[in-house]
Amino acid sequence: MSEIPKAYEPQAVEAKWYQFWLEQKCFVADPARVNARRQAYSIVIPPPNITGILHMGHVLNNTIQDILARKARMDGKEVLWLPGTDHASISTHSVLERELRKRGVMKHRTDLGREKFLEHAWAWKEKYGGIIIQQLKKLGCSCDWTRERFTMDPEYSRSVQRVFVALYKQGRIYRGKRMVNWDPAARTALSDEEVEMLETKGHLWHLKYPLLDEAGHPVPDQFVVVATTRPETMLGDEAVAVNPKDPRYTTLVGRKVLLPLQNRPIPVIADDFVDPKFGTGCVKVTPAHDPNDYAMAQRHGLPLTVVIGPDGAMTAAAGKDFERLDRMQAREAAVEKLTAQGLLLKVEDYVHSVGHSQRTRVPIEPYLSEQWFLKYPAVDQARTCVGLGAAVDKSVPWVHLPGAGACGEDRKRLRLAAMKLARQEGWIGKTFRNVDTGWDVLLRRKSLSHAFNNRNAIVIQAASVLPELIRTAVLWRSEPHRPPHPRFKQVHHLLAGLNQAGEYYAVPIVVKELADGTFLYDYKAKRAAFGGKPLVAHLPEEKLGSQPAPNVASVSVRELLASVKSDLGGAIRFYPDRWTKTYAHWMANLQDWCISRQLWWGHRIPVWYNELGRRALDKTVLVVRLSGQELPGRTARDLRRSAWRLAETSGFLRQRFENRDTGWEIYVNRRSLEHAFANKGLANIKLVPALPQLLNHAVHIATESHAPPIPQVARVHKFVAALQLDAELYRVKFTVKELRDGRKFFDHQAISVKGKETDGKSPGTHPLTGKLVTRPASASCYKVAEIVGDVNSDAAFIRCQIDSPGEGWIQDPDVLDTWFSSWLWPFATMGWTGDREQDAQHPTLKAFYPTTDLVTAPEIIFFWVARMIMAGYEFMGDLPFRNVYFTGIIRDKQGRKMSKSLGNSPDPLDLIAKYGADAVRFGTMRSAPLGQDVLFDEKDVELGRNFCNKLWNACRFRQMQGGNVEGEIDPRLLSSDDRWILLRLDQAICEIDAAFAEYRFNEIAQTLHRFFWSEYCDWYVEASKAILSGSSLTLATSDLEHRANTLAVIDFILSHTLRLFHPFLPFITEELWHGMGFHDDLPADQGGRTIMVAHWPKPFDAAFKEHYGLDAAVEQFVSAKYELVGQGRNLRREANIPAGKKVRFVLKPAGQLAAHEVEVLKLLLQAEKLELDSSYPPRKGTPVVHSVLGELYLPLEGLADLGAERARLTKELVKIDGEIEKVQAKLNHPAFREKVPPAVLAEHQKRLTDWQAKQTRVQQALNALGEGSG
RNA sequence: GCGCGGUUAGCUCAGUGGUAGAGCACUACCUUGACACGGUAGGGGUCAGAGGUUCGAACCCUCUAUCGCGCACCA
Repeated sequence: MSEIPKAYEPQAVEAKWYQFWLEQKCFVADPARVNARRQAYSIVIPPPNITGILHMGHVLNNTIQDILARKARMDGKEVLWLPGTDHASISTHSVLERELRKRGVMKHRTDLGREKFLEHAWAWKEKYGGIIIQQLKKLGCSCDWTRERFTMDPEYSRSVQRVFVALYKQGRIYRGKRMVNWDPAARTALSDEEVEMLETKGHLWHLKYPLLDEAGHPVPDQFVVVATTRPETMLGDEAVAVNPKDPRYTTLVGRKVLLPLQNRPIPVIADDFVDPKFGTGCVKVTPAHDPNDYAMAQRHGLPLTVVIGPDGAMTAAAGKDFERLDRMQAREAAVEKLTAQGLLLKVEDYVHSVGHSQRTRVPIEPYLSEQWFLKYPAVDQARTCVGLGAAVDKSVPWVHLPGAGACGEDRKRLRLAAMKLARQEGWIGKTFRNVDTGWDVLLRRKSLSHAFNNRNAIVIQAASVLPELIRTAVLWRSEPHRPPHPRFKQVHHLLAGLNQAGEYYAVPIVVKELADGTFLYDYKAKRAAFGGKPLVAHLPEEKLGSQPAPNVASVSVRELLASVKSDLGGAIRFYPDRWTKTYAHWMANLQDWCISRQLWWGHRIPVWYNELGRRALDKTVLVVRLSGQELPGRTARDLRRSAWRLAETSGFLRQRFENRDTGWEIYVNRRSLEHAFANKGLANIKLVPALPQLLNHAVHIATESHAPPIPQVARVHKFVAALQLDAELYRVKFTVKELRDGRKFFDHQAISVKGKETDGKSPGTHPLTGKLVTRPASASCYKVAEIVGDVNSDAAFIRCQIDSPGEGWIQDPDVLDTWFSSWLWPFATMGWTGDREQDAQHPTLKAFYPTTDLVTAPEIIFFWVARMIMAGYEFMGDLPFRNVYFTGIIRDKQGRKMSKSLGNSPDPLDLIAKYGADAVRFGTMRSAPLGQDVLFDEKDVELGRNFCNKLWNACRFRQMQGGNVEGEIDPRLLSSDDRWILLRLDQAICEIDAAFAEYRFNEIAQTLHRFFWSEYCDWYVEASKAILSGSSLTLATSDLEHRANTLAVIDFILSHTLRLFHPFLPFITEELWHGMGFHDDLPADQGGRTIMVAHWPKPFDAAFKEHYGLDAAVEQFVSAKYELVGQGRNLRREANIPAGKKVRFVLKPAGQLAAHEVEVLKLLLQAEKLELDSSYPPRKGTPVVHSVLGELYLPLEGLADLGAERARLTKELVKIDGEIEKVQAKLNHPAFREKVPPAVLAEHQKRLTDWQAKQTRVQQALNALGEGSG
């Protein structure tokens, strides 16, 4: 098969196999194939932006995902790797708007209007949005492309909106006027997470504000000096603040200063916020343009003057001189004018952090605007499910255990003794309240006996302090309990510390929460130690004392956990786990999430406003005053009856009243009255006398189409009126039902009026008392807006629902933060409907949710990971993934972040074209250790290419040998080299499995590299040439048998190697798998069709090793052989023998040596001849090396160079002496022999003997050379 | 200010108590029938510094230096 090219050419191979995999539907996940024996494995791609193109970060991230997915398939799992893209509101806006401006289509998006703009956006998305997906295919990603999703797919969008509506209904979403982070370039609000603080060199301007006297005239030469970094904001100043405790300024408080440029008097106020030590201790207060100033303004009732508009330009309020200036120009202008007026005291250089928009890079403007906010759901679950939870910073007291001795070694007897103790003390069946959680934890016989099944006598000793342990244990994690124990709702992990005579134990207590609310416990004690050493060594003296006092010492949970962490994993684990801290920190300091963006591309907020209602808000309603007339009756029923009577006698019933606002005639009938009175609130009854008037004066605020099931009703109209009873003001809401015949019946409800939300946080209850006079004139009027109060709660004006409520309703113009769609990614991509029962039956969700792994960057722990966890718990009732792997950041050789602007990011597609996808994958993975940033170097890819080439040629070599493919291996014919390489393979498989379990991909890559290159190619293949093509090869049957057997071993190794390599190098392994014919005899679904689903190699079991004679002796022998070869080659080099020259070696063997071994040695030594001679008399000065297998001489022709040989031996001797000295020093240490583990001691002794033997031999050789120069 | 990570060969980095490692680069030799995208041999390290724990420390603890990252504050 010599047609195989000499070097691997990836391009054609990659295209061919990717096409093949797609055609054969190898990436398609089928939930129907998932069952008890075939587990599901799932992973959702972190959806790349549609604006993005593939960069090295994607390569790293997606290669890892592909490796995980391919490995899982080979493990026999049903794999779903779900791909897709993210619509990326702000990015898309910025890219698209730039392009449209460049093309001259528009100046600002408002020129186009929303609809036109979105047309452009969709067109752009269709054209460019799929680029990155195509690029991932080039990388070999095995995503199920049939399930590709986009966050703005109709189905996905509906999920986003469904979630919004659900959270809105829970009261978690609210609208509020707040100081938000405003991006003046994109003209939108941003969440706190999207703001990047950048150190900025600026100035601190000290401004002089003239002090005014009582009459409002400036006092000559008296100023208040304030310092600011943003002089342009002074135009919106409303006060100067000082600290109330600052003695310098107490006399100033309450006086006024003149705001320069605006020539407006503003007050001096006192507020604790002011730090007297900073600057002059006086602060200018700009309520509309600084979050802290805004808070102060709220406290002091200051007005808000907006001087900077949403586009970053000054408003009219800034004054004629500044209006329309950009904020930076305004700064210069203000400074200039102040300087001219002599009001600028000084300017200092000042370095401070300024918030910048992550997307547009412009400085953030604090801006007062109305936005939507979300109070995060499922926070508690999200907080406790990851890693160690928040409890790690707590401390637990040491519970002191008196030296209650163990009752012998027998575990059963110990258990009985402990049970007896527990019974005697009356603990069994008793509950103990945990101080940390307040729970009552129940002590049961069964849990006690379970605990004692664990090894460790301390558990039994701890029985005597059980109640205390349970009481003082700290909760550090809760996780949902899974089947098969449906009785258990939740599992909690608690941790306590135990001290017995200076020994410290961590006691993890597992508490199971039952559905009925009881808590049962189980526990196990483990010696608390660090790095194998007792904790006692690490605790400060005062915590211990020689006889520790009970319960005084305490230790942090973190310290205790260090010793038990490995036992107890969180429901979600982070790799590397240090990110759990970052996560916990953020979860502990959650701020409500600003989810609205003033953009068009994205999910429009599913909130509808009633246009008529909004217009009606500006109308005024007459307050109808109700005399204090009481209706007779005490119970609601009595009252209702008398109300009807009154209505009847007053002639209201069946009467029509003309409404002044609409001109309609509204009927009062008995029925509607009855319904109204069924509402709680005496006001309903009391207002009956005022009813005609209310109906006349009510203002129409909303019309909506009526939904079935009352076919006679065509529409529903909402009216509002105001009613005053004594000093209480009521809002009266009328629902007017318009029948199809045109008649209108009413229904009504009165609610006492509360104020609007004022503090921006919780809608408070602020009765409008100030506005009501004690005896108001009956003609007093209020704006509808005022009496309607909190709009959020009033369904008359605002609706939260996915589809339009009907004509007259207009949708909120804002879109949602892109992350508000991304946080649903793990389930919204799988067909989520929001209906629990339906979702539970959905095949995809059922089989693949929760997902197994998530691979992402640590920068988006807050943006994405944490939010996905909360959404998962909230909407699926379960976590979204079990493991999160955080990649490092890819940097360039200089350590700089790769970025477009620096131009230091190589285009991965160029690399793939140049080196092949496998090379890019392997090179990247080899240089990307867990949790560290990656300094990318093209050399890494070159290494990958070289490696592929090596693999290619090794297989090529095998093919050139011919023979049967994958013949039977006969253990009787195995050479020592065969056995050795099988052992090395086993070792490699074990190492790789262990590394996979910990997501240490660079270690896997290194192991693969070492095994294949350094062990298989460098040693085994070379050695096997003795049989395959050695000079002694004859056509004798035995030789041919050996040859076939060697080929069988090679095939065995290669077929395993290809499978081990497949997740990293999918293309070349598939090509070789077929090229070598390894697929031939396999069933289609086990590697017959594709290596993708070939079985993942397993470590050899004992029977296999015994059958093939794989033991430590072989390993030692072959190691010694190769060491001898190394030494022999070194002799050649020292003697300056050219590499290509064949020489004669003589071996004085130490024992029996098979002819085959001699042949191998000869080959590896590049020897013309290797003579075996046990009585070889070397000429004086003949270079020699000594090994376990014997002495190897390199007889030289002509005069031996005695000096060179002496120098060589002396050098070796020095090295040996050094080693001996080191080992001996250790062994001579008196404590060493006593304390060291026996295995280590033996190992050291052997090392010493070996070196000493070597020393003797080298010394002898040196002596044989004689003294002096020769 | 708080927290996290790093400091190991010329470069990039592995290594988590028991003989200091890899790749690249370097030096010398070798185009040998798998592979020059290769082979063989070699040089090169007080594991940032100091102290401590230990029989034993690159590894655990404390401190220092230094670089990087994140959070908070910033008038």
